[in-house]
Order: sequence, then structure tokens, then C-alpha cells
Amino acid sequence: MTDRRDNGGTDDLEAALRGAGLRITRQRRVILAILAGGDDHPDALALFRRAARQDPSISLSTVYRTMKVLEERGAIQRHTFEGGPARFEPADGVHHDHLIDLDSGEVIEFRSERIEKLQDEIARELGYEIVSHRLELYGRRRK
Amino acid sequence: MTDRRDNGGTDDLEAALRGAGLRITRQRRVILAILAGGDDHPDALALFRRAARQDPSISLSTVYRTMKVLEERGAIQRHTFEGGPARFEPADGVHHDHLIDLDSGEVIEFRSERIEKLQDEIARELGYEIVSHRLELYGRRRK
DNA sequence: GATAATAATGCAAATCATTTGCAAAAAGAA
DNA sequence: TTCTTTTTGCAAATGATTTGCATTATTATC
Ligand SMILES: [Mn+2]
Ligand SMILES: [Mn+2]
Ligand SMILES: [Zn+2]
Ligand SMILES: [Zn+2]
Repeated sequence: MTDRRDNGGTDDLEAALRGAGLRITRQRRVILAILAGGDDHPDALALFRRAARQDPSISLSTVYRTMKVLEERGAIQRHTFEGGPARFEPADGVHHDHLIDLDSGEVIEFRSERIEKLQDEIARELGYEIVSHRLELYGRRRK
Repeated sequence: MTDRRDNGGTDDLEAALRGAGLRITRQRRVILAILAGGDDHPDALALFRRAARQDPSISLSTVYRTMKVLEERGAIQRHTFEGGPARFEPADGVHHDHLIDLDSGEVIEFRSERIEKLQDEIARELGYEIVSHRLELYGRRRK
């Protein structure tokens, strides 16, 4: 058994690039590691700053370009919550939706089989087939 | 009984402005009529073009400024569907969500009591109270 | 209706997030 | 290593929306 430690999904992301015949550059490696390692939803600037700590030569353009290819390959999800810039997260696990705490800005993930099913039903009734959807709840802590 | 014809809710929008001590200008009147009259979800540029037909002196800035005050007063809803610019619609009737036809771009409105309720439940379970939400389905016609 | 105080407008310039052209650098195949 | 192709950093361009400012219009008041 080899010494394989949990890399948080970096391999999946790298595979997504390799599979598309794209190259694994030093800067991409750094960005992928950050994406796979974090458990939040950073925007391009946040990714850039974190990446720059490991590789000061990295540019914001590269972050944007990398997000684009990863999204095209379906390796990451792009979210655009009210107001703010686009935010990203690896698209590994199962699908989930988000609840945004209006006071703290915190993003909470949730998943409801029932809602997912209802959405399908609604679309079907309207004669449609869902390709994707976006469900975001904005609220505040209940006291 | 006076000769009151259906103005499609222009009065509501005007009231929203008046009520906030804001002024009813010629350009605002035009914009409000277009908003209240249409049954679609135009973006600022579309509103501007339609308004310009009635009043060529109107500016895009004014459209944006008017949308902002109307939104602040809760008189209109602002939507930002995937990709595109912000789109608007009067916030008269009951709340509804949207299904966007990926092929035609058509925006279909729907309303599901059950989904609305489920969202509340989910938020409650997470210890939150929903202030607003956004549910958008993107799909294609089922053949 | 004229008047004065204040809000709204048009225009151009500014902002913000994101994209793009291009020459230089790096990656991968041979 | 060499060659071909992709990727990068940088600066400039975009697209949507906002803003400063001088001018104009609206509304409360007389
Ligand atoms: Mn998430
Ligand atoms: Mn609608
Ligand atoms: Zn979902
Ligand atoms: Zn809803």
C-alpha cells in the first residue's frame, strides 16, 4: 500500500485538465490545491491572494482563466450570490444548494431531496426538462 | 363610476415613488408605464429603448436610477439570470419563481406553495429565517 | 400662476468584475 | 534537447452599472 494521503480532490481537478489535453502548469497546480483544500466558496481575488502566497508570480488573469477551463470541464461550480462577484468550489461531492447569512456573509450548504424532486415535477408539468438550477436562500439567524 | 381603464399597475409604481417623497418626472412616468404595461422581464437597455420611443430625451442613466429607487421601495423585482444583465419586473402580484428556456431564452413563471414551504422548513432546521430567496430553473423543452 | 428650494436629469467619466491581445515563457511530445 | 503548442503576465479592452456635476424640472408655498 503506497503512502497516499488525502489531497482533498486535487487529483480529480488535475485529471479534469489532463483529460482535456490541457497542461498542468505550476500556477494551475497551486490553484487546484487551494480549491481542493478549502471548504469555502472563494472568489477569484481570494483565490489569487491565497495562490500568491505560494507563488508570487501568479496573476489574477490566470486565476480567471483557470476557473473558466475548470468550469467548462465541469470540475468546479461557479456561483454568483446576490451582489458579489463569482465564487467557486470544486464540483466533487453531491449537488447541494446554499443559504447565505445576510449578517455574517457565511455560506451554508444544504441538500433537500424533496426540493430537488419538486423542481423536476414543476419543470415536467411545464413541459420542460431541467438542465441546471440555482436555489439560494438569504436569511438571518433566528433568535 | 369614473372612466378608469386598466393601466396595468402604473399607479402602484407611481404611488411607490410619491410615498417616498420622490418626484414623478416625465421620464419616470414613461418608464413606469412600460414596466407596468409589459408582461416580460426587460433589462435596462430594453427599457431604455422602449422609453426612448416615447421620449427620445431619456437617458440610460435615468433608467438605471429609476430601477434602483423602485427596487429600494420594493416596487419592482430585480433578477439576474445566468449570464445576462439585470432584468426587471413590477412586484405587484404574488411571488413566483422562474424557469428559463435555454434554447429560446423565454422566461416562464411558476409558483409552488410546496417549494416555498420546504424552503422555510430547511431554513428553520438550520436555525435561520428566510429574508429572500432565488430559485431559477434552466431547462429545455421536453420532446 | 410666480417663486424658491430641492430633487432629478443627461452626459461623460469612473468603477468593478472579467476578458482578451500579444509577446515571452513553459510544458509536453518526440 | 528540440520543436510545437499551450499558457502566462501584463496592459488594455469590455460590459454593465454607477457617479460627479452643471443644468433643468418638479413641487410645495405664496
Ligand atoms: Mn457549496
Ligand atoms: Mn417574473
Ligand atoms: Zn438544488
Ligand atoms: Zn419562490
